[in-house]
Amino acid sequence: MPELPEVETIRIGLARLLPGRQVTGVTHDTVKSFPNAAADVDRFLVGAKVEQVVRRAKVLLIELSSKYSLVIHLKMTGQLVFRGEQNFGAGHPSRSLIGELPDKSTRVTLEFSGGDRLFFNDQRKFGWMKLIPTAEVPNIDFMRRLGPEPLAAEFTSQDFITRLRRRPGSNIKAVLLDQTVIAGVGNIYADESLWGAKIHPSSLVVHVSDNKLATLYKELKYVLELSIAKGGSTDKNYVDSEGKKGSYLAFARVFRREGLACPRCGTTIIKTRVAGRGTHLCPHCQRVAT
DNA sequence: CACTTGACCTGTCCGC
DNA sequence: TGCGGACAGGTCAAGT
Repeated sequence: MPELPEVETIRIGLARLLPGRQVTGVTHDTVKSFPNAAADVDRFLVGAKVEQVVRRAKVLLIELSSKYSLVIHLKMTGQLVFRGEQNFGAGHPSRSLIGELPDKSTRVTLEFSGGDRLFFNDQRKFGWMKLIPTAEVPNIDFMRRLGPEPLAAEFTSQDFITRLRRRPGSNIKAVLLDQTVIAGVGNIYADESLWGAKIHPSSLVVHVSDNKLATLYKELKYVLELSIAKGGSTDKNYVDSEGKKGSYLAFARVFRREGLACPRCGTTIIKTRVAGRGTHLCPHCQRVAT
């Protein structure tokens, strides 16, 4: 569920809440949610202080004073929700859309000095959390294979075009979703940016002009930045570090808008299947390139 | 090799 | 109202 803007929204929240706090305890349910917990938790997590919270692609990194980092991937239904004085003061005990925590989808609970807690919830159990030496994080397979950050200042339109052109025979949506090509794009922002650039998601990259790809580069950055400004997209599960929904979907042009009018031409938006994923598009604005 | 499909889980929604 | 099947925003292994 969480793509780049959702993970970035969580990061912004946690970066306000966590640095300086000391971890005093950890509980976790399955080995799967926290595969290497047993080995290192006592030495490198409990007792450590949070230094900073960083995002790379859809991965969140909580860097600790022990020189280890918690590396967290939320996959489809993961949530990281903080409960403590700081976001529940002043007689407003629950602005959160989630109820009491922990609940039945809580996989890991981090406890901080003072009793504040961070909950890693994950209904579908696809997500994971690992404790890894900070210096080694960039070298783990998943991180090493990631493509560039689309919002990085040094990531140019030409870089974008060059990387997409390496996959001429794939449909363009599959390439946008490939994390080794560009990091952080998921289903929502793939559909939204392709609509913005008037490109049909099934178009093979080889059939899409450089001009269109340059437009796609701009549209992709636009939707990612807009979504971060709106606190991300909440369809079902996504909430930020305080348990609050994001509002990007109120601004979406095609995603989850099948049956409604295209905001550009009025044609009815359809939902179909491309690259094995539910795909939303305007059949008038977005024609398959040949 | 490049590319596509199924599996991983749980919950929900839709049609019969 | 009950039940089976399809589907859900991500990623990887296995398949063509």
